[in-house]
Amino acid sequence: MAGEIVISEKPGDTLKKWRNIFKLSQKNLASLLNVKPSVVCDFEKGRRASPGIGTVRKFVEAMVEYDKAHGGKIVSSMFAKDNNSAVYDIREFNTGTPITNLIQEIGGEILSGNEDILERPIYGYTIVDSLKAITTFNVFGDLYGWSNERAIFFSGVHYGRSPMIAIRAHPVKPRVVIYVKPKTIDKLATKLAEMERIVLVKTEFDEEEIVTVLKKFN
Amino acid sequence: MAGEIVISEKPGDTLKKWRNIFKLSQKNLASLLNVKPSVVCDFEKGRRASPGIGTVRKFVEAMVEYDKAHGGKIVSSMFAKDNNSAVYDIREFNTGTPITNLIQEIGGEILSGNEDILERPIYGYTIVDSLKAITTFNVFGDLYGWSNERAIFFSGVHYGRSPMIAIRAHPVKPRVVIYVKPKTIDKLATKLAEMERIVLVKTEFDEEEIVTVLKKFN
DNA sequence: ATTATAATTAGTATATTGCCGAACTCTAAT
DNA sequence: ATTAGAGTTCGGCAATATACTAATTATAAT
Repeated sequence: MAGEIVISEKPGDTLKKWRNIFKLSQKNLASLLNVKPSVVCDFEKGRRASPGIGTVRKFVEAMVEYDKAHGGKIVSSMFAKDNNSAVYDIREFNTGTPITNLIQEIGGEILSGNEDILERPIYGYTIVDSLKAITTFNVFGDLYGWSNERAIFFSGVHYGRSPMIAIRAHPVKPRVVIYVKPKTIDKLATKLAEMERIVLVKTEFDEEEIVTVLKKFN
Repeated sequence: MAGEIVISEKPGDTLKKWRNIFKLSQKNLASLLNVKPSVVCDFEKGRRASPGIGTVRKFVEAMVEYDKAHGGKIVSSMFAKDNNSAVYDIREFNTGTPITNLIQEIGGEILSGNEDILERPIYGYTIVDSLKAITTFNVFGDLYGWSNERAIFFSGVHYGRSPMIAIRAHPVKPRVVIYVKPKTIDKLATKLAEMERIVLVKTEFDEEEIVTVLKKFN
């Protein structure tokens, strides 16, 4: 979202596009931003051709916040295919936890990943149902604001190609990818993991067990 | 890259990080940008807390261009496994060409896409070998700078899932996706296309033929 | 210890942003 | 035909970004 705005040669158009997606009038959005509607218009129409990144942030934040306050319909509408989210669990750690510790805790088997990366700390994890995630929305949570210092669990994995391909295409990458009870694992998946220098792990624990054992990390 | 800079609470640090990745000194970068080194420093050190998106773009462009001029080492270093590119052909049109015209020219069959989008103009196309693209490079060319007003041809498609998933994960999307001689087409692919409001097309022309017939567009 | 290169800091001119208010246009609905 | 809501345009003004020069500090390398 934020990135898209910067990149587009007409940031105003992109801004407008997003405002429409969030079903906000210029007036609405303006009031969220505590500015007058004409300001919003000026940006959308390109009178302010090169808004500061602070402004872009404000716009994006305002829309996402607004949506969140109204039940997060937009952000999660497509996210929640069948009314229940693709995200099974999501948590942040307060202190960095070395990757190895996490792997050990979930009885994980390393499929790809150098020794040296394994000691790096991560600061959270997300468990997503791969297919749901893909069919619903911007695969990785908050379109905007993503820490790559985290682990992503994919459940409902068949061959493990699609999740890695999504990661490959995504500009921001996680440190660790964990497949939950995968059927088999495609060679391409491990190859991609190597290329991205991502630690790829598989575990036979199910989502519930994972959440339980990871409780000890803070 | 651009997105990351906007999002980070210290854009200067991120800018610096990328400059280092591209192995440029402030002086070097400054000269690429036709400014004095102190300017670069001011941004990196945060004297300019909220640079305009134009500035961000310039920085990113300069670095990518520079890299490209030097063989694209950085941009492709981790990617280029098999020295030969996944991009079969890439071209820009000078005038916008309606999507329908292009589809007609390549004898394409529309799998997904509303009537109303079909008249929209596009300004170029890229033909990529899907598997190679994924295994060799950031699927969609320049990490940054991507026009969505273009068509992407994917050859070597099996079910058509992976390319659409990559597109889904990517922040910037093309208007048209064309599968070149696909084996079959997964339902998920059309579903994703619909969700992204992308025109999905298949053609039985091969790469060579496509390039030939598209010559007439300018 | 000395030189060279890289990076930072500060002072300053100019351009642009970011915001306002008020007038204006455009639909759509009464 | 009139009203209301949404969107646009624009002059103006303060705050800030963008750029320069010149001086200063760091870092590395002989």
